[in-house]
Amino acid sequence: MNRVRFAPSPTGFLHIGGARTYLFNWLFARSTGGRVILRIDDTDTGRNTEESLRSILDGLRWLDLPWDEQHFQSRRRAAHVRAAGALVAKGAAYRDFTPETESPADRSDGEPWLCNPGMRELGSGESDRRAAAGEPFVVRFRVPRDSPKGVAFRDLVFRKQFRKFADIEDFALLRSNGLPTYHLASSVDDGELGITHVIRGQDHLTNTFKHILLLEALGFERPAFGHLPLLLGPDGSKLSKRRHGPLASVTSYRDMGFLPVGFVNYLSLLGWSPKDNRESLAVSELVDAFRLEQVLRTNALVQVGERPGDAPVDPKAVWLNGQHLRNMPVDDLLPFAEGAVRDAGWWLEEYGSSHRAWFREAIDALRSRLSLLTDFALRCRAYFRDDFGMEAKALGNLDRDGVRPALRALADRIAGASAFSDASVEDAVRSLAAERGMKASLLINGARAALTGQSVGPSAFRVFTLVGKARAVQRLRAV
RNA sequence: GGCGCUAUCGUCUAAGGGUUAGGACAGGGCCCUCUCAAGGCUCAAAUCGGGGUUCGAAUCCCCGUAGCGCUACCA
Repeated sequence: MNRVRFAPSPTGFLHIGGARTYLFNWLFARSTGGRVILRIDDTDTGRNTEESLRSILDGLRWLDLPWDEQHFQSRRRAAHVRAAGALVAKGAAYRDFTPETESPADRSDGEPWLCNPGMRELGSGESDRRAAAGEPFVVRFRVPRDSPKGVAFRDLVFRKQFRKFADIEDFALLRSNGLPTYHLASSVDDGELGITHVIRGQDHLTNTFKHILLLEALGFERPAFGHLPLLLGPDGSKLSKRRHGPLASVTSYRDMGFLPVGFVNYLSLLGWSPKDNRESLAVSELVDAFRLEQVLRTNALVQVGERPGDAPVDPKAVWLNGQHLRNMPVDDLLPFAEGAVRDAGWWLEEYGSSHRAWFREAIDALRSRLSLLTDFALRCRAYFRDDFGMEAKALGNLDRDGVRPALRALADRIAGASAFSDASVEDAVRSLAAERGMKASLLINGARAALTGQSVGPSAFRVFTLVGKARAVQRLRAV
């Protein structure tokens, strides 16, 4: 069975590039019947924070793509140190006593740094003696650089890869403080956790040669590797919080009102496509269509809407979210809509009980012109509250000749009628308009303005029944 | 500097030897219509440059150029 892992380090918030890596791992696992392992790579004790761990977990949970196992790398430290010791014992790694201050290899000109002179060749006797004497050292992997050969592998995305041993430096396994480096910890864990497919960002493509060397020296079977193209900001530089702010953070998409499925759909289309022109896809459709081999090799730019009033994100992401918001089964949307209405402070307990049918109907009617969950709070106040303002354009509709008196007359008719439905309201409005020699649209738009304070919204007749008879009559009389 | 990866409309992408180079977002226009959306139709918009190979190249090869990655006792 395939086993994939997502291995974030808790040194910052969950990045959308990380979220996409997680998504592609998840899709690969789900489409091949594999398991998803979440491994928190917290070996850099100096930079780890509790807050960023929480942010990563929050973000991942929000995506609603559950993982099957969870591990903390820091708790596996003993295994990492043991592995380094074993490599030293068999000569595959060696101690490097070069002081840290002398290490910065000057690479700005001339030859690339490969190893510190003399340290590879230190006899084990001298090495053991200096270590026993307490001299600090780092453990490095001994790359077989005397061989003219190299490491080759077939990347699932980037195809054939090859690197000469002579171009791989003797990378560190253990730091002088005794803690494992990323390369060591990650490879030991990938091996011991039985990871079969390592799917990660392209920034690790050249690290893979080191990992293969390590994995094989450790006696593990080599997993398959697949590297994903990177996500770049609108300016073409690697997406980062510093440069791109909320655009790069998963939780800001959540806070902006994205549905998990809308956001996931957007991410899925960055560097991959189903090849059949479909864009709006449910998670199950993504699982069916996903093929790791058809992931692109080109980096993708994440756009930002530039027009004033736009959400500060890729307009396509907003559009895609709107597709899901409008087209998903209403009942699936309801929990999210409830959240949005609660956030706006308009939630009443009866929406969950006696008025549940009404709530469902209102959300269904309202959602067709919304794109983000936060649009409920922005544009639907009059459906939930009586204290709404009157927009200028709506006021203009009320101020047209004869509209206010006609609306007050309409209030009486509706109050006096026994029927109250979209159709009966439409009859009342149209016949009143005809009697008064007015264009029906004048009355219709006036009624919408009176009932909602807005010039835009659902069909005016629908608005009546959503607002309810008593409130509708009251709002019409108040004009 | 060294090693490597990549290159189609503004953006996300389809087409891996033969297509009027397709779709989507964003932009323009039209239709629908009680408004705004949605939806439908439509316009504008691309194969980085130069050499090859071939009857034929966006597609294969080479050279440039550009972008990105790696080159840490960070992950």
